[in-house]
Amino acid sequence: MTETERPRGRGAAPVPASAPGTDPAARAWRNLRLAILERGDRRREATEALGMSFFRVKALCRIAAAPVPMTLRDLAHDLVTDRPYATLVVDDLVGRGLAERTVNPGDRRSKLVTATAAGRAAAAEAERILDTPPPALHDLPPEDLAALDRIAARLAAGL
Amino acid sequence: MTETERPRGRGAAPVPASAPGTDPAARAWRNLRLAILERGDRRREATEALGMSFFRVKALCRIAAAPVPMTLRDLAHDLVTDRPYATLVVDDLVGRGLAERTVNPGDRRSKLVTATAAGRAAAAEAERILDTPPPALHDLPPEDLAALDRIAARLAAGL
DNA sequence: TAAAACGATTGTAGGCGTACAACGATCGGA
DNA sequence: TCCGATCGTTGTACGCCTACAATCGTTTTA
Repeated sequence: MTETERPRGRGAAPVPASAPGTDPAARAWRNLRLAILERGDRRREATEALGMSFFRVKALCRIAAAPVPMTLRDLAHDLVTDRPYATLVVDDLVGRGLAERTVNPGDRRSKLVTATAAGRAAAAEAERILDTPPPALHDLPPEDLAALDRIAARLAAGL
Repeated sequence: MTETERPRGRGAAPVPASAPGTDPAARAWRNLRLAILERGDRRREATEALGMSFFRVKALCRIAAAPVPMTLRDLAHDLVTDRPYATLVVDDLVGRGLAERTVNPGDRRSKLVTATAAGRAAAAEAERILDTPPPALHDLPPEDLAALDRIAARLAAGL
C-alpha cells in the first residue's frame, strides 16, 4: 500500500474566502451549497430511519405540519407533483398507518389527508434528523453563530 | 377566484431568528437548508440547460474538474455509485461527445476518462448555473455578506 | 508459473418519480 | 336540468438510479 495514492476526495473542493477575482456572493453561495448538500446532508439518514423514500418523508412532514387538513390536490401542489402520484404516495402512507383519508364535508369530491399519531411521531423524528446540523456549526465562535442565525433567517424568509 | 383561497405556500415555513426555546445552531441550519434546497435550488435549471440528469451533470463536472484523468473506479467512488453504473454514465457522456475514454498506460486493466472541449464548456456552464446565488444574497448588507462568505468557507472546509 | 485479485463491462431485476390518458363521482354555472 | 369543470383514482409508459451476478482481460501475489 505504499504506491502513489490518488488524492480522491469525495466532493468538490471548497473555495477559500481569500480567493481573488471571485464574487464574494457566488463564493459564499457555492460554499454554502457544499456544506449543506455534500457534508451535512441528512436525507439518507432520514430515509433509513423511516424506511421510505425522501419524497414520501417530505409528504408526511407536509401533512403533519398542515394547520388544517389538506386535500390531495394541495398536497400534490406542495410537492410539485401531479395528483395521480399524490394518490399513490398517500396510499403508501395510509398503508403504513401514518396517514388517514376522510371525505371533505365541504366538497364531497375531494378528500382530506391527516397524519395519525404515529404519523406525527414519524414526521417529528424526520425533522429532528434533518435539522441536526453538522458538528462544524457548533464549533463556530458564538458571534459567528449568531450572525449566521440572523442571516440565514433573512435568506430563508426573503427571496 | 374570490372564494376562500387556502394559504398554500410551496415549502416549509422559515423560522424567525427571534423564535424562543430553539437552539440557534439548529435554527440556523434549518433556515440554511430551506434557503438552499427550496428557494435557491438550481438543479432543475442545470439539468434542463444540459439536457441530462443531475447525476450525469455531476459526473461531467467531476471529470472536467479532475487535475489528472480519472479512472472509472475513481469516478464511481466520487459519485458514490458502483462501477457498472459509472460505465453506463460515461457511455452516455462519450455518446454526447462530452467525454473520452483512453486506456491507462500504467495499468491496462483500467481506463482514463477525460472531458472533451465541449465537455469542459458544458461543465463550466453547469457550474455557472449552480453557483448563481438567489437575489436575496445580493441584497444582504455588505458586512453581512462578508461575514457569510467567511463563515461559509469555514463550514465547507469541513472542520 | 499458477492462483488470486482487480478493473471495466454486460446483463438483470426492482424501486422510484414524472408525465400522460381516461374514468366515475361530484360540484357549479347557464 | 343539463353541461362543463373539478377531484380523486386507476392504469400505462418511460427514464433514472440502485444493487447484484457474471464475464473477460490484466495485474499482482503465492
